[in-house]
Amino acid sequence: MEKYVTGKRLERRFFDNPTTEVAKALLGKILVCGSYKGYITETEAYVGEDDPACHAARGRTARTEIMYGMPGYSYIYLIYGMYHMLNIITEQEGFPAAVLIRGVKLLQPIAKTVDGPGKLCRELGIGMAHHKIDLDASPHLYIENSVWHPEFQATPRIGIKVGTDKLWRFVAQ
DNA sequence: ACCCCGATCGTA
DNA sequence: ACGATCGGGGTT
Repeated sequence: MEKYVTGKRLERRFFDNPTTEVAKALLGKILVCGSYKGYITETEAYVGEDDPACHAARGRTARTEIMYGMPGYSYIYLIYGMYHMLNIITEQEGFPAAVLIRGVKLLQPIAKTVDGPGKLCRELGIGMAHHKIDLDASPHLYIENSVWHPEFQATPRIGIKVGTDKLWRFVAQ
């Protein structure tokens, strides 16, 4: 992947890459949401219609349409009736894929570790109002580059019943 | 209009 | 290990 200037917003081209590569590259980058800032420490990749765990595994529907759209957009959905999940669309338009942000090391406004995609959204106040936001343009929600390139380990994805053979969860060490 | 289940979390 | 919890996606 290309080199990017530290502290600068990651542009659309960053997300227009193979999803597992984007998921790995997002580790150590800074998630900015309003006044909240934190290093991304855990991600998962959901890759195309052939990935049984991907929401697009059963093709285009009203819900999955966003996954077929332009990379760099947020994809928020509600799960278990109470938790929101923050995803970022990846790869070229027409190919449904996204990265789930599962953990951050919060820097502002307070320093604390936030593990778990549901807790992350709760902590940062992320809800459906944050759905379909262009991270390449929004002043409220975007990713910033950083100099931290953490080592990471790859594991199966959490909380799914299919596609557990893929090591598509990435955790910064 | 209805049914079913989930990319979780907290407690045990 | 397991139950809470419930909105909404997918189908009828």
